[in-house]
This record gives sequence, C-alpha cells and structure tokens, in this order.
Amino acid sequence: MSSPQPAGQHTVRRHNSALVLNAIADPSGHSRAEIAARTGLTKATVSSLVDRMIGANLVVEGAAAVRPGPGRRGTALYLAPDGPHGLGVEIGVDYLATCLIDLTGEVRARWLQPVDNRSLSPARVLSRVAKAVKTALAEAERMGVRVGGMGVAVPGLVESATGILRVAPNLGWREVDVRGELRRRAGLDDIPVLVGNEANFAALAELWQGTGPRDFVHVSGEIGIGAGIVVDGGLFEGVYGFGGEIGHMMVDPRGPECACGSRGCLERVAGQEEILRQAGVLDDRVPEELVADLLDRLAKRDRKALAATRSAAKSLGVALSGVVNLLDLPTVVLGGTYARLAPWLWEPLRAELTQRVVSSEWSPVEVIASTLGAEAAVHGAAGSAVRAILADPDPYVTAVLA
Amino acid sequence: MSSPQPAGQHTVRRHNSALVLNAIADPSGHSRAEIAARTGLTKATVSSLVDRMIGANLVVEGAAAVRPGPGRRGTALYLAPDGPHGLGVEIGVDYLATCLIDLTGEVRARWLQPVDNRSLSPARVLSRVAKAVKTALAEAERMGVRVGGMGVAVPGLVESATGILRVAPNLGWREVDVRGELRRRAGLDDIPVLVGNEANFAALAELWQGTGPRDFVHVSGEIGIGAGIVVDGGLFEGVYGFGGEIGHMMVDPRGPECACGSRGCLERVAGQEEILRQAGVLDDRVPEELVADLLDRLAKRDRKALAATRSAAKSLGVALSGVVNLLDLPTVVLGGTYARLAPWLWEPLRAELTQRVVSSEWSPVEVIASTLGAEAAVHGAAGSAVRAILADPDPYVTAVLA
DNA sequence: CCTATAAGTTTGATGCCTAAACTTATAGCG
DNA sequence: CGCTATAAGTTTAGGCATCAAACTTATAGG
Repeated sequence: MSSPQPAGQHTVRRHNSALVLNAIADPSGHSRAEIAARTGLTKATVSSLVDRMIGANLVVEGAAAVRPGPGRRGTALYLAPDGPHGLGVEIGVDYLATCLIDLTGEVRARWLQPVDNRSLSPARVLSRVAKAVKTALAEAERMGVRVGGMGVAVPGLVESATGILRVAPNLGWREVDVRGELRRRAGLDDIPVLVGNEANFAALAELWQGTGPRDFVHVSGEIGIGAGIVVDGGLFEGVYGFGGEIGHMMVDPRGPECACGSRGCLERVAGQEEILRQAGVLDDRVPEELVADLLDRLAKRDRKALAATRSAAKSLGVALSGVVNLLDLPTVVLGGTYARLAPWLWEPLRAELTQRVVSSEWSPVEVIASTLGAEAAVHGAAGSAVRAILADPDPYVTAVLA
Repeated sequence: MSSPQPAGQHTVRRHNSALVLNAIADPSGHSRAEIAARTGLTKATVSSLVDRMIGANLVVEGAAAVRPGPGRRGTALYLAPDGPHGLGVEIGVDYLATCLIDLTGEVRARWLQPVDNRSLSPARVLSRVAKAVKTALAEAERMGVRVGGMGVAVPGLVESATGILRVAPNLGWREVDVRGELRRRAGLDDIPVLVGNEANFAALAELWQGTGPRDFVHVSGEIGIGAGIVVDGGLFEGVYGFGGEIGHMMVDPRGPECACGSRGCLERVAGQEEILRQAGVLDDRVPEELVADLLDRLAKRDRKALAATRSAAKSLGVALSGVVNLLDLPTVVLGGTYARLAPWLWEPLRAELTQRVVSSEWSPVEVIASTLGAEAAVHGAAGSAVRAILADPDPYVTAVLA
C-alpha cells in the first residue's frame, strides 16, 4: 500500500488535464469553448492545458466546426491518431496474438500466429513473444508512432504488484516473471509493461468498446471460465490481482469431480468442454471446429445439444446470481464462446438470475452478449496502455515536453 | 453518476486537510513537525491547516511531548474529544439502539431498548426512533458537543442514492423512506443522515476498530446472514448499494427449501436458526438464550451441537471461498453469532477455504473473529458520521468557520 | 460595411504551497 | 549561569495553476 501523497498545484493540473482529455476523447470533436463548458473549467485554463497536450502529440486540431448562427467558429479537437500507441500481446493456449492500437481505440496493426504453447517451455514461448513484440515495435517505428505502453494478456493468475504469473493451469506454467523476461528479451527499457489476466483484459475491452455499461461482470468460457468485474468504469482486481476467479465456484456438491480436487465446480459443470461432451460432439478436432459443430446442432434443434446448453446456462445462472448478489451489478456480459451460445443461454440464464437475485425487483439484471470476438483480450491489453495515458495524461505530457 | 469536477486550489487544501487530519488521528499524538515529516508537506503548510482545524474544533493541542535530546518540544496534536460527534441508530428486529461517538471512535453515550419491531408498523417504529434520536441530541447538547452526522443501520436492502429501505424481510418492511421520515419526525434539517445495511455498518465498525486489515469480508449471522465487503479501507456497496448479499448464495441444489423460493441457500443451511434446529435447541426462548444454550452444549462436546456447527462451517466455507475467489480478499472476519461460535467454526472453515481458494497457495486466507459484540452495527453507523468528517474535513471546517 | 455574437488569448488577481529565513524553546556543557 | 547546538513553529517572498474579465479574432446577417 503506497502512503498517501500531498497535493500541490501540479496535482490540480494533473487532474484537470485528465478531465479535459476525456472530454476531447468524444469522437464528435469539440472546441476549446465547448470543452470549457462541459468540464466547468474556464476557456483560459482549457486553452493552456490543450496547448500542452497538442505539444505532446496527444491532441490535434481538426477543421473548424460548422455551426449555425453568427460568431467565430471553434476549432474541433480530437485525440491524435498518430499519438502514442498501445501494444497488446496475448499468450493464448494455442496461439499468440499482438496488435497496435491508437488513442481512439482503433486497431492499426494486428498479428496472429497459431502455436501450441502447451508443448513449449516458457522460455521458448517468451522468446517467440519477444520476437513478435520486436516486429510490432518495428512496425510502429515504420508508421512513425511512439509506443506508449504495452499490455500482456495471459490465461492465469497474475500478481498485480510484481507482474509475476503465479500459475497458468491450461498452459502448465508456474511462477513466471513475464514482465521481467519480456523487458529483458525485447529491450523495453522505457515502455511501461502491464501483465494481466486474459479475462480481465477482455472485460476491459468490452468496457472501452462503444458506450456500454460501466458496471458489469464479463464471463468468458474457453478452456477455463474467467470473469472480469468492472465497477464504476474500472476493473476490480482484488488486493493481489487475483480477483474474478469464478471457475471453481461450487454449483453442486454432488457434481462431477474437478481437477482442482473439489466437486461440481462451475468450470467442470458449465465449461465449454462439458457442454461439448454432453452434446456428444467432443472428439479430437480443434476447439473451433467443435464449437462450430455445436452451434450447427443447436440451430437444427438437436435434443442433446439443447439440453447440454440449457444445463450449462442454469449452472452459470446459479454462479452469476451469487456474483450479482454480492456485488450488486446491473449487467452480465457473455463473452468468448458464451457470446456465441448466447441465443440458447439467454432464457434459462435470465430465469435463474431473476429468481435468485435479491434486488432484481428494483434493479433487474440485464444479460447481454459481447460483440467483440476472440480478440477481445488482445484489444483490452493494448487498450490498457492507451487508457493509462488517457486516464492520467499529465506525467506523459511532462515527460514528452521535457 | 455525478460528472467529474474540475480541481482548483481549494481541492488541494481539501486533499491536504484530510491527509493532515488522518496523521493527527494517531492516538499517540504528533507535533506539527512530525506531521509535516510523515505527510511530506512543509511545516508551514501543516501549521496553516492545523490552525483552521483547531478553529473548527476538530483538533486540540496537548501537552508538550517529552523527547530526549536538545531542541524545543513540539506540542502534541489530538483529535478533539469535544469535537463533532456521530450519532448512531440501529433499528434491530427486536431492539432499538442508539449511541454517540466522538472523533476518536470512543462511545460517549449509549441507549438500548428492547422492542419487538416486527409487531409494530413502520410509522410507529419510526416515531420511537425519532424519540430516541431526540433524546440523544438532547444529551449531546447537555455535553456541549455538536452532532456532525448520523448513521442509521437497518436489517434490509437500502438504495444508497435515495436512502430508501427497499425491503427488510425480517422486519416485514417494504419501501420505507427512513431518511426522509426521520428528517421530518426528528427535525434534523442540517445534520447529514446516512441510512445503510446493518451488516455493512458492522463491517465498517470492524474496520475502524484498532489496526485490523483494510481488505476483508465480514460475515455476520443473526436472523439472516449478511456480508460486508471492505476493500482498500472502504466499503464496497455496489452500484445501487445492495452489495454484500450472501445469504441466498446457493450451497446445495438439493438442499432444503428456502423462503426465497430456491433450495439450499446459505442462510437456510448455515444460518443461526438451522444450527439451533440441528443441534436440537430450537424452541420458543429468545434467541440470546438459545445461543447461550448452544455454546454451553458445544463446550460440553455435545455430539449433535458439534455436528450442526461443523456442517454450518462447511457450508459457510463453500460460500466464502466463492466470495474470496471472486474478490481476492486476504481475510474473513466472523461477526455476530459466528464470532461467538468461532472456536468451533475455525477448523472446518479454514479447511474449506484452503482447498477451494485458487490463490490460497500465494496468499493464504486468514480467518479471524470479530472482537466487537452485538453493538457493532450501531458503532459502525455512528462511526460513519465521524469518519465522513475525518475523510474530508475541509467542507466541515469551512462551514464552521464561516 | 457595420453590428452582434462567439472563439480563443492575454492580463491581473487570488489562493495554496514551498523554501528559506527567523523566532522561540530546551538540553547539555563548561 | 550563560553559551551553544538543535529542533519546533512562524513569517515572508516567490512560484504556479486557476479564474474573471478585458481584449482580439472570426463569422453571419442585415
């Protein structure tokens, strides 16, 4: 826990810089005068802060806005498309993804390579990752943009203070210092690196996509089941960063045994693998094909597939109603494979939630499907870097101008 | 959601006032120079802020500190014992409690009246409460202290934005505007009133008591089972204020039917009533006597009592491991009746948590029993008022000095 | 071309903080 | 007893970010 810091004038500027930049982030483009009106600052202050941010290449002036009536036209302000970019990396179980994202959240470059990372040692995987990072950095240099930060999504428990990956069951990793290794192997001396759980980054991607809710729990089921909790527009990580573990919440004490040693864990009962097994489509094809097969059978109203999905939805509803009761969240977002299964999950899931959530009478729980595809986590990872700048631009501005 | 506010010099003073006052809150008593050193502010700034707070009667100077070596002695600063007090009210199911608390958290006056509030209409209960509030305010006037705020603990779901009690099952209340009614009936025009859930206030009392953990979940089981979640020294309330509902988390899908319509809810399976029933001590005596009987039997190693308690502990462990996995909390605090049962709950509870919490290998979950008695909730309610001032003293100071 | 209106800049004042000098108070020592 | 070193607390001058208000620039409409 860092001890609280005293405030001075610089604190004021820092706060107001963030306030102004977030007003500018509106893609419709506002003038300095409009920003002043909507932030409550004076035009003079806004001008002064905007000048600094233009100098640091966070903001650009656009064309004069067309506005009816008399008076001078304001110059619209936008986030600089060639401002600092965020680099996202995802170490998946069977692929490696990277992308470059600009301040507006637009993806400017992406890479995807299928690799079976389970069969490789962490050292080999990390050297591949380092190579991918170098490729992305080279591309950023070619584009003439600065990389302001980097996010790395991993399918495991990451200790937020140290960035150490404590365990990634589906990767077979334990105690890997992902941040340190990447710093060393890819030469990232001056770029902030944030390592985090894949489900959490996916939830953040959902948050930053469009104008969705600011409070929700995002569940995604691929190999495991992960949840990302977003409260008041920020990720809830927990004290050590291990928050959002929902996979081993117990749904049935007499349920099937789980690899973790307990019985009836959500992951074991409502995970992708169990749905496929119960639907009778589990064989040695790649997951993607199996899911496609399942969706096909669901569309054809296959009895076993429907029953399997319905049963999973009910278990998911039990676990999620616990989450919602505890955290009082108005929205559940289905991500990953659950997003694709959403049409069949919806009704039983909603029924469970309505019945079990104590406050549903006053604040009904909304269930929505994510519109982001499989790349949600990389986007979230890349986005975390640019969002860090948007949320607190002044240190970046000061560093650039110095 | 309130839109973000611009910062100015007043924001700086406000922030630093809180910083300084929190340093002064250390009961060992520090001089201005020490406060300056530990906050990072200059002596000049600290002097200026302290002068204002002395003027507003939040801080008093004590005797000169005895310190070895040469040099002038500093004057120790303390929270003013006669500064603003907090008024706490608890509307229990079968009692009404009030208390006055000073800035240091010391209880300066307390009242308790047994009343069966279930059998009375909300209007009648509220008029009793208003009377109790008036008594407390009169006592505060007699003591010559100002009442800076008031907290009201109720056993139900309170919407934080409006202060409306949506439902209190064990009281049989629905949609009661407790804040508005009390304001009207007790004439509290200029005193801030905060209405909240009893379990949440109990958790806050635990937080403010001594130097315990800043992140924990506090479970208390009286009639229902309530949880208060404290994260980073603040209560996690959820979007609408309905957070911390743990009583209807499902522990066994084939368990006994619950009044809520589901089966195997934690409250039904591990609540005080079920423990007493399974132990064979449930009759028409008052709850206090029944619990005493149970404790007696446990001390005498009564088989049925031990089995009942153990079974409840396991169920509690299942539910709490879900909570801890989700929120990554390092500590579970047992409150209310569970605190008294703690010696018999510990072992099975810890076993469940260790087995089920995914991150327990890196951050073992600590289980502790609350040292606060049945009055935790009133203390928390009263404390919330003084803590509001301590957390942000400047508006109060400005108002008093104006 | 003049007027009204609005955007954006300049200027002076205000408030809070800092640094450094200054005053006050105390122990240790000859 | 008085001198010196040391530390607490106060005073003063200066910096900095904001604000209010005056000022400059730009545009529509008559």
